[in-house]
Amino acid sequence: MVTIYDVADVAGVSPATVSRVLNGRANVNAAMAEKVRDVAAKLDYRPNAVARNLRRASTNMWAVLISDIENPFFTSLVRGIEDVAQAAKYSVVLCNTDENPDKEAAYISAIRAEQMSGVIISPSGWSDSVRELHESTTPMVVIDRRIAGIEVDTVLVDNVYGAGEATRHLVAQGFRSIACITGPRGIATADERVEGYRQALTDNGMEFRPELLRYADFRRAGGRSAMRDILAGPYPPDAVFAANNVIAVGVLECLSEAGMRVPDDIGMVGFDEIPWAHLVRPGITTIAQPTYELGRTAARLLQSRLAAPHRETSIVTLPTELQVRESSTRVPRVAAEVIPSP
Amino acid sequence: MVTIYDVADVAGVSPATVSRVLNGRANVNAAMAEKVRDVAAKLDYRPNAVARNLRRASTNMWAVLISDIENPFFTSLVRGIEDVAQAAKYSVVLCNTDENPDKEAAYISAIRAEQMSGVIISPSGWSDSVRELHESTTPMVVIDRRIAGIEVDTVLVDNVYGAGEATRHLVAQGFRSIACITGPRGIATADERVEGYRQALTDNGMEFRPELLRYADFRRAGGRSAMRDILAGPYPPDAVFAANNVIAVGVLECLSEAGMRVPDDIGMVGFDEIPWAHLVRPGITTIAQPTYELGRTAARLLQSRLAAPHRETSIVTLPTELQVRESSTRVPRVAAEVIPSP
DNA sequence: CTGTTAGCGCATTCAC
DNA sequence: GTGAATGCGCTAACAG
Repeated sequence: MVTIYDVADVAGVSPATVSRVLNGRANVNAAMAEKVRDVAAKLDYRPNAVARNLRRASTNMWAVLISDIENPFFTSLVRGIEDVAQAAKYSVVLCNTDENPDKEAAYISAIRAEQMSGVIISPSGWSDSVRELHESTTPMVVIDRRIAGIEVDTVLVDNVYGAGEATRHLVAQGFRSIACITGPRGIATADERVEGYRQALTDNGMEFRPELLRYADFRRAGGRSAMRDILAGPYPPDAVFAANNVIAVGVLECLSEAGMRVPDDIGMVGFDEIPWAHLVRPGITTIAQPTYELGRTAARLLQSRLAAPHRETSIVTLPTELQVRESSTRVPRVAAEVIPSP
Repeated sequence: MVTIYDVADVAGVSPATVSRVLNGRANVNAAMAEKVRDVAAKLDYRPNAVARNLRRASTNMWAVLISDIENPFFTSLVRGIEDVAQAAKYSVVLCNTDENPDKEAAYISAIRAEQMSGVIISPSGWSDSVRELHESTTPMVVIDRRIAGIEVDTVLVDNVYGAGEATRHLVAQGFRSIACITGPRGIATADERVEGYRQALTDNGMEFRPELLRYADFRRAGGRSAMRDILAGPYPPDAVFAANNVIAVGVLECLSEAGMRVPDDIGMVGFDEIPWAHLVRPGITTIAQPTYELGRTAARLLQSRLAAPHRETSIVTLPTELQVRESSTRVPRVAAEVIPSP
């Protein structure tokens, strides 16, 4: 391995000078700098980041902890993070926690041990390891999932509002028995979306029926069996709000198996965009999140935190957008025809 | 920061002993070991991986370089890698190269600088940085994309066979003017799939028409415009083979815009499974790859390479599987009815 | 079985 | 503006 000492020897300077040249620190005689760079190139010198990290007690890596690498929501978000990171000369390493607190803890431990300079995390919950990470000196930004009562930079969407919008839309379309399938109790996104659903129901003078609500996991199979469960229950729904894109897919699977047509037999709205939502007949109505922007915002928050470790924490909430497609539109077409607009 | 020296002081032993205890090396007096572990826990000692890495000149991280984090093919593959890595006590860091050689080079440079202990890569091409990585001491496994003429552990599927199978299936279904849209020239998967398509055509006595072949990129928009291009061309196709799942989506978008029905107006087969292929009407016929197994296999290859740096390189080819759905099935139903099976 | 010592490669003092 | 010296935290020789 070629070290700065080798370069220094060949270039006839001191290791310190090589270091200075290669890091653009301080002023170095131009000719000397040139020479050093030449020699470094000639010897194919490669800085040893591990040694640099040890000396500097920090790295130039950001860790991004996401709970499901197969969910397009997260992958799009990562793009946003990457673009900011790259511009700021950081490498992004991705860690897939799979919604598994043990995996999450293992990664957090590795991240701290490797002294990564910042973390963007979609936490599986307020676990010990997340708390310790927060209490450590590693700058951290929480994304997608609010952690109640903790002072930490956070980027969110307004889940309550978005879920309410979904529900109100279904009500406006004439659906009267609206089911809701959400994620695990305790995960903020899951709970908040239920809250929005509930509020919208009561605001519209409709009854909230616990029989029409299911806490699944954020997985396909979970959404599917929850839907089956509801269909087998005492109150047949005429519409369903799926609180996450993966759940929405599970719901669709179930409906397809049950031979139910959307939206004729049952209406549906999903939360989170689905990349192929527009390719399907019927197209799937969703509450779209600005995923790329969420990523960019989180990355910028991390960047500013690194620059000013003691600035106040900030919580950014980005807007969702209702994307109306066919899965939720059951307008009384006949009525529309007999009463033409002016 | 708590170091082994602090632990050693409090426990009344030498730093070396602390290191030995914490690493399970050599035999240490049981009582002493107990004491050391107690003190370490009490002081909340956290090993500094950077220092360890420097000393050991290696880390316990594997890097996985994929070209498109938004492609479900890669994300599923990553799962397979992770499961093996975790069992072997390695952390997996994911790097998204976005099919961009510069990003790829930057990540490779970081990986070498950080002395990661192994790399699994789906290379964007035979670039300098990939070559240098291969020539370096960092163990490396190539996945998904063959690098011709290079001795390197590789995990592939049989693209020629799979593409042939797709094409033969379309021929068997009565399609006679089969287009093909593939990825960039020079990317092995793109080229090999064209080769399989071509062979299958000529094997069936059908003419290969360059006008029905397009090299797009592995992106949605690319597939879409390539399809538009073909439709506008002199030979109207009655079927299309999309050499990648993302291209397949682009093709579907184009067909949807053009108001063409699948498979009545045009048949279609994709390469790579599409997570929602079965949810769509018509379901999309695909050449499915064993993505999870590809990941597992690559990870095991890396593991064995780490254990035996000088063993011969091995190239593993996994089988694809034709998943027949509706997008490609245009059987003459009437004929089937008048000639009932015995 | 345990402690002392040295050095991984680098960036940063502190002299000059 | 440059060089010599030091130590980041750890592990692996080596010595005892």
